[in-house]
Amino acid sequence: MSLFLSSYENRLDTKGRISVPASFRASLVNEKFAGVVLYRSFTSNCIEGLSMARMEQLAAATDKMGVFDSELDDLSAMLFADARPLAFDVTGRIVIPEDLLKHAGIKDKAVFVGRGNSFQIWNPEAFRKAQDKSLQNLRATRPNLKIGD
Amino acid sequence: MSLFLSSYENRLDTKGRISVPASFRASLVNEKFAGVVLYRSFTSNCIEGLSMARMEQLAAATDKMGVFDSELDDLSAMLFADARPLAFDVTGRIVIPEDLLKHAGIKDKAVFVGRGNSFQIWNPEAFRKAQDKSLQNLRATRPNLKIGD
DNA sequence: TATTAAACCATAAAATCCCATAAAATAATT
DNA sequence: AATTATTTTATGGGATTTTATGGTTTAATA
Repeated sequence: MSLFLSSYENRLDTKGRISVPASFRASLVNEKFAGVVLYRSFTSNCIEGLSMARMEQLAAATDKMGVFDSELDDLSAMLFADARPLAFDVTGRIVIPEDLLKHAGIKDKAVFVGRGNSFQIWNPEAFRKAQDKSLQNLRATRPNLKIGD
Repeated sequence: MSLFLSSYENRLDTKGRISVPASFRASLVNEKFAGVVLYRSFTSNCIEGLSMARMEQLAAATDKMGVFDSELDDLSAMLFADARPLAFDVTGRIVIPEDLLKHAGIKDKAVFVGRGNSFQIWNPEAFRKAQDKSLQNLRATRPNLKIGD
């Protein structure tokens, strides 16, 4: 499976539909499930996205932990409960559920952000801010890393 | 067999019927038995659910572990004794037995919660509380898991 | 026969499909 | 390199289907 790269800003229509970038869809071709799996990020105010194949990997991993293990990983439990499988329509659009949009503060525009084996969906503003902050953090921890003069 | 993902809150009607979410039913299509198997969770106040095929997998797995493991024997004995196969009606509904409802504290509404290869049925309130707790546990054990800044 | 359970029918809301078009990207041509 | 043609992509709206839910009738059971 190929990587999710680059960022794309698309708009939601009145029905809440939004096009998944064509290049992202290309990464998902040949999958059994023609769509993506989304869930609320545990760490940021954004939406996480991955392929169903990756989700199945996770299920296989939790299976190994034992079916009767009462402490079945909290993380995977939350993930499965929260994960939304969303199929593409003919033109490659999905409808992002209301609560996910709310979590990410998305209204009428959203940015799809490539993350290699996964991707994220952000409110455009929030994404820019988060990017700036990451850069600042980088500068703070690595003084030799400077942009400009 | 495809995964049980996401959570759906449905209501019980006056006859105790409740719709199994369409997406869950889709995970069960092509099964010999058109329905689900339910039993009382050993660990929480909720109902565990799985497909008949999965039940058969479990039977095979416990077989392999040997009949002389008394602890496992008790566990599987309980499981199989307690398990209720419930067939869908034409519209995809089931009637959850009284004692299961009681165990989960379910009255007129219930949440179907995806768990990958299985699912759970919860009282909506109780589920939200359990989710919150799981998140807290996660945060406690993984301090780097934070939302916001 | 009274009671319970199963099959059947109906419907509003929500999700999905289908067709159309504009914008953008790519390829082809000069 | 510039222009034109062709394809792909993003977006919009109406029509259709699915789904959850309720009620009614028929069959089964005690």
